[in-house]
Amino acid sequence: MKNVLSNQEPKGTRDWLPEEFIIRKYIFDSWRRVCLRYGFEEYLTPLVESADIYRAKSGEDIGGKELVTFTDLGGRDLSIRPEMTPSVTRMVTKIYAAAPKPLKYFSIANFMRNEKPQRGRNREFWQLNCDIFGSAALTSDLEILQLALDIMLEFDPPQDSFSLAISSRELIDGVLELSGAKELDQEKKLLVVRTLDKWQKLKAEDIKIRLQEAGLKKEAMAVIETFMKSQNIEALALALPALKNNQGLLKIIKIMEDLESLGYGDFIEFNPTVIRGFDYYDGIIFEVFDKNPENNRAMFGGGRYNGLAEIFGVSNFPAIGFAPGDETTRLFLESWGMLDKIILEQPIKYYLPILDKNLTNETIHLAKTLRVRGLNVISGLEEQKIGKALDFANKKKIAKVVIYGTEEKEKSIYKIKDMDGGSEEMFNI
RNA sequence: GUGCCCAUGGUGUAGUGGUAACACAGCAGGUUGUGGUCCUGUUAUCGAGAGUUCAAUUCUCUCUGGGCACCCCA
Repeated sequence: MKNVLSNQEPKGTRDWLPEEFIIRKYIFDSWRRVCLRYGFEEYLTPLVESADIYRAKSGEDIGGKELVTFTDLGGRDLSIRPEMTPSVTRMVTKIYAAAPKPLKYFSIANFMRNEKPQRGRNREFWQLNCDIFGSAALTSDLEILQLALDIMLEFDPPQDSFSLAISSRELIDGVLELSGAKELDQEKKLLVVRTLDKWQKLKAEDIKIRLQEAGLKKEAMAVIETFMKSQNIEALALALPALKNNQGLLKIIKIMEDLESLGYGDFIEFNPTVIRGFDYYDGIIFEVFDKNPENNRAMFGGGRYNGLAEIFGVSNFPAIGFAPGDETTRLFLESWGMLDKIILEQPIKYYLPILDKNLTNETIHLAKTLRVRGLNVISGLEEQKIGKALDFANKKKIAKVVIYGTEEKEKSIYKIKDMDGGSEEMFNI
């Protein structure tokens, strides 16, 4: 035994054995059901794209060292997609001009990022991507938020298990302007935003130091602090009256009112600490949080990004979307004990063993007959004593066993045994 | 890129400076047509390499692999 190959999956990827696949399918099916209910249309793009479309705007890491790239036969740099947004934007630019607006699109696809795997994060992962293109109206922001909420509610989660936190880049820009950060160069401004992003993780002292390093003056920091500490949108409007006509602020107020009137009031909150790393967001931004102490984390987020299409040389168009991942969703379901019911939702299966070698042919034909009637029939492949057959069905959690042996053949019948109750029914062949 | 933890049959674990125990799963049988219980048998060069030692699975080092946190991302 030399040079044996490893049977382990490549780092950061995973096999999907049937048991795990059931969970994944349940998540995907739920996602798809809700999207279709909203009239979103499903699409898919290639697994690989020109590496440049990620290098352009996906950020230093995702578009850089985390990119999985190779060279094709023509010497072109290709990458396995690390996210969907550039791909779907590329696709939409081809049809945008002539397409009836708005476009409501979704996809469920896999991605790769060359990261260090850890809890809730793999190198290969799957995401649902939902986007609306071609409408800058606030109703599209509302619909996207509503869709995100309904996707969570489709899993029938317990009370108070998650929340959707809303903020706005327009509002944050207003705050930065108030604090004089607008005049900072791009790099310094980014540093300010990054610092805000860490608001809850860093100590107050460190935050002050960082903001100072970015070039903010003392009185400016007071504005930022007031903003970051505001408990709700009304309090913010009172504390910083200069913002009262800020478009971001007004939009958040309107959207939250609308969501409340639609019955989502319990799940939503204004949260100034929601920033999100991407530069291309320029309107509403939001994050969905798992509130379980065991798994207290941002599950996914999204927002409005109206400025991405220009990398393909066309004029920009309005866009807003979000993307939940398979692993974060699974952790959410797991943390609230919601995985058990998935097993129960499986369709009924029948096991049809070959009880006598001489009946092999007849058994195969019986399986065909039952399948034609729409039953899910698992065929035995080798002669099996009845005891073994029942044992097998037990261990595989197969609900029904079809019994067809010499006795049954003589009477031209077969029996279906229910493995839970043990009851048997007879049927004529 | 930084830090911490871990590595024993298929899986989950125990254990010891003198080559390993238990549970579960698998297969075969006890049981030539009615299961989930029970019983028996069977399944490991203790991640790799080097060092210390009469002797290393056990101690030390290196490597490899895995996990977690940070960074980043969501």
